[in-house]
Amino acid sequence: MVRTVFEKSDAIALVAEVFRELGYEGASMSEITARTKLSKGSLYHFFPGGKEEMAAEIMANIDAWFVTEMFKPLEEEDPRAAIARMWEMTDSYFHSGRRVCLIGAFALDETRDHFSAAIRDYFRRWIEALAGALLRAGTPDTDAKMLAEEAVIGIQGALTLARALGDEAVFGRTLVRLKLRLETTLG
Amino acid sequence: MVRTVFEKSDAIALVAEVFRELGYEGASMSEITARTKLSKGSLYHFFPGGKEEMAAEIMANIDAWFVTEMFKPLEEEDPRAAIARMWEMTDSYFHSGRRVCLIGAFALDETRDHFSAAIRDYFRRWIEALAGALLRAGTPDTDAKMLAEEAVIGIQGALTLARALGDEAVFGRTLVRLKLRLETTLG
DNA sequence: GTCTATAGAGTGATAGAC
DNA sequence: GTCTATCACTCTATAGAC
Repeated sequence: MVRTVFEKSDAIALVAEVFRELGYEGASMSEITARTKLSKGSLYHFFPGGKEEMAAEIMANIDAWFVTEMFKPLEEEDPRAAIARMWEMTDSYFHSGRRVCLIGAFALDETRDHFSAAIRDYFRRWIEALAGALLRAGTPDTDAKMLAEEAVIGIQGALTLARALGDEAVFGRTLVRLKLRLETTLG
Repeated sequence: MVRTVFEKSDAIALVAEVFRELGYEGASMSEITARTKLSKGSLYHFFPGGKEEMAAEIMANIDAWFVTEMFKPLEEEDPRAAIARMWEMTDSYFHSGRRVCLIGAFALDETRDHFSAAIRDYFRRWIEALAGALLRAGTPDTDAKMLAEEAVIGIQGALTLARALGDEAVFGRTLVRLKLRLETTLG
């Protein structure tokens, strides 16, 4: 018997990718075991609450990553540098449009009902962190919130359209366009 | 036994709403029968191919609606009037942000693999029809395609964010913003 | 009676939980 | 692996239109 030892953090990352590809309902336990090579025993050891706990932990993990890598820098560091970094991280995190936003996908169907608070908080914090950075960088008060919302909407819409058209280039050029739009308000 | 008579068009509309709320995988046949009040007998009478045929017919039905109500007017009628009408239809079709885009939601998970051609054609035609109308209305050639893509991206992103935040107002103000942006290029 | 559309129990397969 | 619930789907009986 070949036995592979996994860390819980590996399990979270592996299962997350399955949810991203198949959606919450579409990801059956057998597909998860098949694609991750994790046994049912391992999965229920890491996630005693089953599928729902997996999704909750994955979302918390994604949220923590965004908080550390994007939201806190936007809130606390040099705003222009943090905003520039946000665009780079967004492009690499979503694999230039090849990877969907799990939290955005969960927001669209009834999965939302199980995780509504986490979904809402993630998007709210992204918009507020970006709006705050824009303000500190000199964007007029009236525009900052609107521009931040527009940026997050654009990212989500571009991910949807890139998948729908099977054309990841949509994502890259949308990021460029959104980035330029923010920069024009910084003067 | 109480027997209710349905039309197939009613069945399509009722089942579509269940898919919109639960997603393709999330919509089990028992949920579909419970929510639509259509018996399995009726459903398999209308859709001998089961769930997959339901989804295919629903998407064809949505596509036909958009072609008649939005794409053909954009392609053939007065471009400014057709564009104005597009914004009104978009707002009413998506119930001012309370209703998600079924085709956009299908694009995000593995459901896409079953219906990729229909999904791609729907979005491609929307963008091309809008870009054509913008061109005829005086938008510079270089901008028209990009602006049309931006509009469709904005609509999809706003639907996602409105659901995620539980705040439908996001959708309305995004439509206003997108509409104004197109209008500035018309001179 | 004939025929079509509907109701809903019943089927084997497979889900998620453990 | 084992368990039960639920899955997509089938099938028989029959209601109602003619």
